[in-house]
Amino acid sequence: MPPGDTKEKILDEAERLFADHGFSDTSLRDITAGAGVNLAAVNYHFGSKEELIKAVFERRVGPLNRQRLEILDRLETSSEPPALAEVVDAFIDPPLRICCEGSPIFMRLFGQTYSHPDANLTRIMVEQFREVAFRFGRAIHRAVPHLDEHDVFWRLVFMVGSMAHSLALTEMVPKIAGEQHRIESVEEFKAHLIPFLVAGLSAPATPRQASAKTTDRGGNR
Amino acid sequence: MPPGDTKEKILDEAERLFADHGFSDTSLRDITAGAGVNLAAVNYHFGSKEELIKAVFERRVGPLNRQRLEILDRLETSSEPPALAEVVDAFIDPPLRICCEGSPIFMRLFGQTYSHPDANLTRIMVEQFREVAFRFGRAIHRAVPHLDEHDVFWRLVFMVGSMAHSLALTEMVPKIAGEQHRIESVEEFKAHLIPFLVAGLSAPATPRQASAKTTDRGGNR
DNA sequence: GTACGATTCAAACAAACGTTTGATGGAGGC
DNA sequence: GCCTCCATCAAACGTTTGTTTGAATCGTAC
Repeated sequence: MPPGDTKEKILDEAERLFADHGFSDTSLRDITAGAGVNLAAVNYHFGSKEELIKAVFERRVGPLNRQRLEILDRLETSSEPPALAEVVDAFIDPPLRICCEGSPIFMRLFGQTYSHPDANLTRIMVEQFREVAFRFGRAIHRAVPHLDEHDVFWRLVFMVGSMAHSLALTEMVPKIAGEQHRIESVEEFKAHLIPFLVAGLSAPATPRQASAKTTDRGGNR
Repeated sequence: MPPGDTKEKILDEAERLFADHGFSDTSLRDITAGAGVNLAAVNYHFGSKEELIKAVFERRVGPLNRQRLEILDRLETSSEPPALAEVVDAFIDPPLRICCEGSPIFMRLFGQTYSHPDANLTRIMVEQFREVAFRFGRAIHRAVPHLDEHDVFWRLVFMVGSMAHSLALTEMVPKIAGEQHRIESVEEFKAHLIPFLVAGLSAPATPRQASAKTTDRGGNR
């Protein structure tokens, strides 16, 4: 057996099972049995289950964000400022390709990470995304200068949400909505998502008075 | 102790802990200890942990979707067809009020449900949302008639994603992005979200050649 | 061939889990 | 009084969990 092979097999199987069943509902026995390795191999190679979770996470999110930033770099050196659609594409293309062409369960793994209580994992996640959020926030702001920073921040959140949610659902769609809504390729996905995001991001700015605090004209309660 | 009190206390504490730690990382001992009731009370009142999860879920999602449909009913009897912004508001206002005024962790509970492997819970969730998805899909289609059904479906998914994701994050935002982006009221939230969604939903239709990949379902209309 | 560090293995560990049990307490009908 | 139904309780059940252990095995340099 080649060296390093056991670690990779564990990571692969763990990623699959974590995405399908969640971190806590996946036992090390499930993982090691599926990977065809010994139970103790996880603690030998990774130290603990929590460290394995981090390793599974970092193996994907690091290259993903690096790729996003590379594309954005190229964009910003060739045209200044880049068009909004290009910035959006730079943001959503890398994860879309991972999901549609590589591991379709990748985004469900993210969903698990969000709801995971471990503070360490949350911290890692925030750190991993800090630069991406900053760089893309600035790029979007330049492409849509009529917004203020507050607007840009929240629209970035909205964009992440619609992308992550729809990616996490793509696998389930045929089951819950029928075959006619299945999406087959990255290009088809982008053809739907990009017009939505570009239009949403470049919508008129938030009305000023609503930005102010405690506007309680809801009349509820 | 008033009758029915124990059940409510269990549901309240379970909702809180489920949202914070996930279903599997919350033990019945945590729940019953936090609620101040006996461990066996859960199995006595609900039958099993899985049934408790369903009960926690259904207590919220039933009234929520009923409220959405009531608002949409009123809209469709007063003006035909309702404006897009009104339809969007009818969809996002009920969950926003629950999150901002009632239990802020409500949306994280949804996130947990998505990633839960149990097929029964998924089925319940799909059934609970079927009518809402159908009715709101039709209302949006009438307000934005230049889209086809395929477009409407996916934009509905995008809308749900941006709403759910941003709501699930609102609590964390001050920690990861600083106080300046905190949102205080439902109206402030809507002032950001509605313009984004209305613009995104009414964006130009998906280009034909990208949409008609494998299924050519009558591209003209 | 021998020695040695790195890896794999079967076995066992204590802890935590969901669930079940049988006893206990109290309220209402007869 | 007595009985019944419903709810609560402490205790225990059998599993499953992550982790540890110590021996066995592999690859490689001497």
